[in-house]
Formats: sequence, structure tokens, C-alpha cells
Amino acid sequence: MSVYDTFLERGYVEQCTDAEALSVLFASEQVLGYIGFDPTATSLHVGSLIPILSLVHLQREGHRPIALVGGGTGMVGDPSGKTEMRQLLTLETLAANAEALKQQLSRFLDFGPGQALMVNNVDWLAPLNYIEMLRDVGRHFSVNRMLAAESVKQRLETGLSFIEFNYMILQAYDFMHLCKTMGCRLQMGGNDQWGNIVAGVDLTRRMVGTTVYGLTFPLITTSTGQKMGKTHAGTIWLDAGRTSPYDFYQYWVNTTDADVERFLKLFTFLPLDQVAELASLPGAAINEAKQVLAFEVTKIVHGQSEARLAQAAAAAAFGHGEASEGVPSTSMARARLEAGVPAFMLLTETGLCQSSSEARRLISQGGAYVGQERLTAFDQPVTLAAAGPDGAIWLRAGKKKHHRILPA
RNA sequence: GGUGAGGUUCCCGAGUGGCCAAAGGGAGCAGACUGUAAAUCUGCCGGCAAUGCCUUCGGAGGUUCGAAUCCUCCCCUCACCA
Repeated sequence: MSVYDTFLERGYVEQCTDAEALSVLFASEQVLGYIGFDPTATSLHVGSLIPILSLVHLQREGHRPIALVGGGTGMVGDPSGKTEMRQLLTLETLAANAEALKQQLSRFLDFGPGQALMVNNVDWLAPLNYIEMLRDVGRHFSVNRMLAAESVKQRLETGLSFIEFNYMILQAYDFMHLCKTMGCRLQMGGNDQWGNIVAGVDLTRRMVGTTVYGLTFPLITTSTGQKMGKTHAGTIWLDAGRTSPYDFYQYWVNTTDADVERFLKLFTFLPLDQVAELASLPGAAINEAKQVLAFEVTKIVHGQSEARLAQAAAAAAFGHGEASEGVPSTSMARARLEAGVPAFMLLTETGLCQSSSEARRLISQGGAYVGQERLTAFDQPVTLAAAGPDGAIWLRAGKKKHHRILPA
């Protein structure tokens, strides 16, 4: 039993360069394994959870994770899995993003002495000299092979700039460098990274003479075909400032039935027998499993107390609980509320609707509520009389979006 | 640099002088059914205190009573050639 088996049984493994040898390695020594994170934003999102959690699994089972922030590779831009070239970020933005990601990653892993490591590849990529690089590294790359890589092949259809074509070489260089300088033996990543990872395995063998391993995770989509962590409203971020713990929790509670078991395995650390038990809950009881899922993931990302708060807020919003602090709210001058505010204005001002046209539409279709009352006229005045026992006016748009107006 | 094709509302994609806020599909939203699920059905789906008004069809001008549609210049994308 090694961490490889954990990965396997929890659904983390899509491809591995040598599953058997990697298992043996895990069983026989402390393995340094790394994953790269692109500094394309100031926060990671739900799509990065699997990579992050895989590092946590490594650490939990006695191995040593390396979180690599791609401050150098970010200057080039990974073409893998994209249909067109991403806008190049400025160096200042990249540096700021890299710093933010470091902060975020340190919440998941123990970076204490002898524990996990954090590196930034700008440190060794930036000083590279072009001619030297071509002679030492470039000669190991076969353009024929690079063109055959799936990630490149796709882009040959739509266009691929030279800078992006080089990305693979830099990522391969990272792996070689980490192996040479600190004995790193494993790189993991999403399956779109397969080509880059294999290139690194090859380069390391040629330049260092060491066999290193690659493992990729499946690209997670929901069973309704959505990309993980993307909703129409936008990305589900791991940063509480960008996606509140309440919204984060709600995202997971709204998991499709068919995904519950898979997600419990992938996104929580609950033992598999408990996962199986939760997943087998019949009919509507599966919602309890979704709450466990939501609570556990929120706990991992935002901590226990935030998770509790989000759970309590959800319970209050959906009708069986008191603690409502976590429910989104807006404060509004008491005098204004006493005079009465037209309903459609409240809906737009709280952000429940994006425009007053949308608010009118919502009301006319019968999807807007104040307290338990369905609104019938778009300009119906809402006053303090509508406040609930907690002193707040509860607005609801559709079935799931709740918002409180706090008189101030 | 040459030649050809093209840029339409969130996306794909019709429309080639008035019937166009612009077909159809997807996404999204709401309602019904439910379980804060899926599937299905129905409605909505630029903005505005709104039976009307305003802004949109790559950009800027022009022709016309009237332009997404015609003309001129410019920008960008793609394909082939060099």
C-alpha cells in the first residue's frame, strides 16, 4: 500500500509513465514530487484543487511535495489545452501573482523545515543564456516528436506561435533542474500536461541519467459536461475575497447526484468506506452527502470555522436554521427603507439582478420574493414591514439566491 | 509583400436596403415537476421608472426618406502563395 494506491483508488490517476516502478519507489523511499502552478491570476480556483490535494496526499503519506510557482514559464505561456494564445502578462503582474499563489499554497501544505518546498522557476529560467540553452538542452529535443505531441498537434490547426512552442522545453528543463539539484523524482499535473511531463522525463534521463516519473490526473468535468469550477456566474476561486465561503459551499452542495461519490473521493480526505456509505444514500437523502461534501471541501479550503458558518448560513437560507450571518447581505439606510424602495431597485442594488430590465423580467416571471411573499409588481415598494424576525429583509431570486438587506 | 475568404448580440451561426433588437442552435435565467439533483415541458433572454425611447451587427466617414445590409478608407483574423 503506497500513496500510489491512494491516488488510484480515489480516482487521481489518468496516466502514469511507469505505474509499477513508481509504486515501488513510493514504498521504498521518501519521494520528492512536484507540480507547477501558473501565475495567471492572484488566486487559484477549484480547477487547481486536485493538483493541490495530490500534494497534500503526498505529504500525508510521508513524502515531500514541491509546489512550483511558474514565474518563469508564465512569461512564455503554456499552449496545452488552449485553443489560442493567451495574452502575455506583464512581468510585474506575474511577480505579484506568483507571490499571491505562494501565500495561498502555504495554507494547504506544511512548508516547515524538512517539509514541503516552494520554488519559483523564474530563479533558474530567467538567467538562462539562449545559445547555451540551445546547445545543452535544445539538442535533446526532436522537433518531429514535439510536433507529434497531442497538445501541439491540436494547436497546429489553429496556430501556434514560436514562443508557445518553446513552453514544453522550459517545463522539461524545470523537471531536469529539480531532479539534478534536489533529487526530485516525480512530476504530476492535469492530463493536458502529459506531453510536457513526458518531455521532462526524457530530458532528465538524457541530461542527468536518472529515471524520473510522471503522473497525470483526469481532467474533471461534471456529469452535465461543465468544466470543474466554472459556473455561468464565473470561476469558483479559492480566495475568500473572490468567492465567499458561502458561495463556495453552495457550489459543492449543488453537485449533481451522479458526481457525489467521485467528488467525495477526489476532493475530501474522508475514508473510502464512509464515502461509499454517503454515496449510497437513496433518493433525496443524497443531499446529506452533498452537505458533507460541501462542508469538507470548504473546511479544507477555508478552515473549519468558515465551513461551519457557511453551513449554518445555508441552513438558514434554505429554511431550517437561525444563524444567518453567512448569507450575502447589503446594508441600507433605515430612513430609505421606511419610505419604501421599489422592488426592482432592491434586486439590482443587491446584485441579485444585473440590470433593472432583468429585475423586471424576474418579477414578471414570478421568481422574486420578499420574505415568503412572491412579488407581483416590478415597482412594488418594499418597506421595513417586510423585515423578518432577525430584523433583516430577506430577498430571494429564483430558488437558490438569497440576499439580506440590513437596515442601518 | 501578393491573392482569396471573413469579422453579427455570451458562444456557434443565419441575415446582403425597410417586415431587424436581428432566424436557428447552444449556454444562461425563471416557472412547472422535484430533493438547493438530473431529465423533461413552458416562458424569457441589449439597455432605460418602459405600450414608448435609447444604444448595438470590427472602426471611421459617406450614399439614402431609411443601412447589419450599398460605397470609401482603416484595423484585425484565417487560408493559399512569396
